[in-house]
Amino acid sequence: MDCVILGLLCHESLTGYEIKKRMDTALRFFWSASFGSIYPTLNSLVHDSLVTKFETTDHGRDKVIYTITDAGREHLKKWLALPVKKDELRYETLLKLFFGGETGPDISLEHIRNFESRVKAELPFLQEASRKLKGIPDEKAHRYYLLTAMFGERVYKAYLEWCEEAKRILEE
Amino acid sequence: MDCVILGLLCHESLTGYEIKKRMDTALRFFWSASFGSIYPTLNSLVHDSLVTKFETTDHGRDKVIYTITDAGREHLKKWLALPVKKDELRYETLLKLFFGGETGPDISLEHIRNFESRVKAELPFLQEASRKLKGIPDEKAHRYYLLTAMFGERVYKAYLEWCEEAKRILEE
DNA sequence: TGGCTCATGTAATCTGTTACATGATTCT
DNA sequence: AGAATCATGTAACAGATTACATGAGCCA
Repeated sequence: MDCVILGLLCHESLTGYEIKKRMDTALRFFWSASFGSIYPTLNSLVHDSLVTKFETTDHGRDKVIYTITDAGREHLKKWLALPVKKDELRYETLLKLFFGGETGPDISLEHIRNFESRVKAELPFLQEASRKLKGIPDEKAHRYYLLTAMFGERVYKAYLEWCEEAKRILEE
Repeated sequence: MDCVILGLLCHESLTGYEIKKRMDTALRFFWSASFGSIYPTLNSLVHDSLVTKFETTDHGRDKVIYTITDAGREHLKKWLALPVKKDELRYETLLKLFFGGETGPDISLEHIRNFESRVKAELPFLQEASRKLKGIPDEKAHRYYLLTAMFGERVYKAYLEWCEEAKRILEE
C-alpha cells in the first residue's frame, strides 16, 4: 500500500483525496483502496520521512498536500526492483458459477449476464485510456501506463468472449 | 468464506485438510484460503448448525469429517441466488509496471517475464481440467466446473498474448 | 435550498495470513 | 532414516473496509 502512494506521489504532489481519485480511475482495473487506509498510510509515510505534508488553503478549502522525499523515491525504487509477491484474482462470480449445479442454469445465467454488463460498462474507459496514451508521442511514463491499459483491454475482451461461450453452454 | 466451504461440502463430506486441497486445485484460479481461516470457519459453521462434525480415525490418523446440514444447504442456495458483491483483481505486477517509468525497461521486462513463466506454469493445469471435464458426458455439476476452467484458460491465454506485446513495446 | 463534489480523518470491525505447535503415516 | 504428506488447530498480527463525524464550496 505505501508503495502505491509513493508511486503516485513520484510524479506529482497530491492530497489524500486526489490519491483516492487516481486509484479509482487510472489504477482501478488492478488496484483499489479506501480513504480509511489511505489517510493512515500517508501519516505513517510522513512519520518515516518518506513523504512530507504541507497544509494549505485553496479557494477556502483546507487541503493537505503530500510530497515525496528523496528517501521516499529510493524506497520506491527498491520496492519496484523486488520480485512481485502476489498477483491475486478473486472472483465471486466464478465461485458462484462453480457451484451452479446446486441452483440450476437460470441463476448462473443471471450471474454471467451481470458480469457481462459490468465488463461492458468498464471496457470503454480502458479503450479510451489506450487511445489517449497511444496518441501521446513518447513521454517515457506513458508507455508504462499504456501497458497496463492494454492488459485490461485484452483481459476484458477475453471475458466477453467467455461470456458468449458460457451462455451458449448453459442455454443448451 | 463460509459459503465456499458449504459449496464444497454440498457435494461430499470432507475434512478441513481436504477442503484446503480442493481450494488449492479446483478453485485455485479464482479463490484461495489458508488453514488459519478454514478451521475457525468450520467451527463457526458447526456453531450455527450449518455443518456437523464427526470425529473418527482412519488408518491410525485422527480426522474430523464435516458434513453439511439441510440448513446449510438452504443457506448456500440463498447465497448463490444473491447478486455478486465483489470480483477483484489485484495484480502487483501491473502496479509495478505502471510505475515502470521510475526504473527503466529492464526491471519492467523482468517482471513481465516472471509473470509469463508463472502463467505458463499454471495454464497446463487449467487445460488438463478442461480436457477431462469435456470428456465426461454430462453430469450436471461438471458443466459448471468446465465453465470456470474455460474462463481460466481464456484469460491465461490473453495474458500470454499481452506478454508478447508488452515485451515488444519495451524492447524497442 | 438541496445535492454533489471536495476534503480529512477516526474507530470499530472484519477478514485473513503467518508462524507456531504437534504428531502420525507413508513413501523413497 | 528422512522427507513428504496427512491432519488439526491457535495466537499474534496485518491489512483493509465500513460507518461515522464534520464541514466548506459549487452548481442548478
